[in-house]
Amino acid sequence: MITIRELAARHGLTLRALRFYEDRGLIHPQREGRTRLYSEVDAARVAMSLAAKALGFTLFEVPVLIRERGGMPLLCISPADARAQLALMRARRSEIEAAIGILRGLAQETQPDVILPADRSV
Amino acid sequence: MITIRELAARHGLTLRALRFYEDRGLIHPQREGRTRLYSEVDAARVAMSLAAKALGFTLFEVPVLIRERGGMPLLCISPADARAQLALMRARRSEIEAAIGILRGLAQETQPDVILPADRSV
DNA sequence: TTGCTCCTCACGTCACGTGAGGTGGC
DNA sequence: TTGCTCCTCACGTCACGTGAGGTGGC
Repeated sequence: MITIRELAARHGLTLRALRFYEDRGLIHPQREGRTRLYSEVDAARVAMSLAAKALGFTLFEVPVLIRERGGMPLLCISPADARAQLALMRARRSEIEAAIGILRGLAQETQPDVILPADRSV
Repeated sequence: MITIRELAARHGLTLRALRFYEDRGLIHPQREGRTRLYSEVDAARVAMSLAAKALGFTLFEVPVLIRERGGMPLLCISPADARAQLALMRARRSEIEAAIGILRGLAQETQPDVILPADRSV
């Protein structure tokens, strides 16, 4: 059993973030009085949640992706889910790449101010 | 002068979005009674806002980027601003590319469920 | 009167940040 | 008593979505 501060430090999170994950139903720490105590199962669920978040899933989607096997939580993503998520992330990437292309041009301008009128709008 | 519905349709926005932009101080439509009426200057400011948004700027940042020249609003981005924004967008892109790399692997798996344990976590 | 468009609150979403004010144990 | 850590509200952020209920002119 570890404290909220230890678990937060382990993942580079704030205490507020861990309490928010609890509100979301991602973790269910024990209580000693009012103080939260986290098990290694809780810690693993946090790790799974952050892994899913890094793949672009919302915290709302995380609970259905986490399954218990042998008492420990595991992140289960079907190939179909992966493909759907991949399409979403590729769409986001292409938006960002369009922006990067324009910004690269603007960054190379020599004028102090670069003007982007309506007919050159994105 | 055009109505809120016409301006929204022109940019593929909702009425709510245009009212929100007004709250943000991006546009200042005239009123005919309570009904909003938008000038071409308002329309251009909306276009500039959307262009800045597409470059990854927040709506909060937009007002300082818009300047009036000859009565018409123009988006002014200095090379220094462009470089700073470029760094931000490249950072976002690399996060997304890491996710895409992992998702591509998961999408190719043949098992029904792919398990991502803690030691392989992102 | 019905139907349409416009309006103003005002709460909900997402993932937390940020005080405000209180509690327990050293 | 001071100082620390933990706690529970509860409002703020960002860019709107989404009703709820009211208004004006055909």
